[in-house]
Amino acid sequence: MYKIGHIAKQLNVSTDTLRYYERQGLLQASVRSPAGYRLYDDSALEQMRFIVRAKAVGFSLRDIQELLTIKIDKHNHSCEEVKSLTLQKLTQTRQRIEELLKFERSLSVLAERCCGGEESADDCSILTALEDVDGSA
Amino acid sequence: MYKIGHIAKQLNVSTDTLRYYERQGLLQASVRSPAGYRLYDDSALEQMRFIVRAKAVGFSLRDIQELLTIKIDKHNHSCEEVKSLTLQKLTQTRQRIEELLKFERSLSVLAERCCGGEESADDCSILTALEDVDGSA
DNA sequence: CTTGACCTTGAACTCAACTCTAAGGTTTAT
DNA sequence: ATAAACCTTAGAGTTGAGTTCAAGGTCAAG
Repeated sequence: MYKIGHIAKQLNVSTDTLRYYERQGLLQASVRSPAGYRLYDDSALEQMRFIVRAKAVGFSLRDIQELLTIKIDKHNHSCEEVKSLTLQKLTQTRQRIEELLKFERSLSVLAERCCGGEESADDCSILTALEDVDGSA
Repeated sequence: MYKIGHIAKQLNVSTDTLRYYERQGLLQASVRSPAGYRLYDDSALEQMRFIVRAKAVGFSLRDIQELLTIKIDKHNHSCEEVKSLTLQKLTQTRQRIEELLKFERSLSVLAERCCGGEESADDCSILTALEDVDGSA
């Protein structure tokens, strides 16, 4: 049985994060010591690893809650549910990427056109582009 | 002179947003009517357009504050400052895109490998991948 | 027996960019 | 004259994922 600090070090998260996940219903300590310390067993450690990995591929804590619900009772859930969550997250991620790519393109056009010199910003092409109705950037 | 609702409709933002921007120091109403209504002139409208355009290329409100500080006193600021802000935002944007692309790749691998069928999730490849230490996704 | 490293709690705070609420005053149209 | 459509304020709430704080209890080493 491991204390919270041990788990935290193993998985490179803070003890605060572990307590926060507990409040969010993601990971309960297996038992408490007589003094009230959280004690985690190997299966709790494994569950925390699952959470960390799910976060690493972009799932939110809310998504992870759903994944855990399924994982804990796999037999009564379908593969389809899991795939659906994954595809939904994939779609969201792609949408966000698209948005950021638009930002990226605009910003790089703005940056390219700007001399970036020490002279005053009176004729700065970036400011001009943001002022003009003709937003050709 | 325009009332807040007029500006809001013109620029497709809420009146709450305009009041919020005022609190943030981004856009002051030009004057107040006898009844205390905010009244904006064309230059305020132009400034709000600037803010909206800057947001549309990915600048945060904080960034925009800096841009406005420069814009309002161009003569005492250099082109370099503006370009620096832009490049910094570009770098941030690219980093975030990289991160999301990693998510995207992981998620699409997970989704591809999963049958997504109606059968139970007992052997779901997505769950298995997130459980296994061998995170080959 | 005390020092330092650990652990406990609840509650408040952070960031960003709004959004909403309550309780009221003003303007415009009919 | 009255209803609809505006406008005002201060302040609280939202989302997500934590972090920080205060005040205290516990455990191992020297």
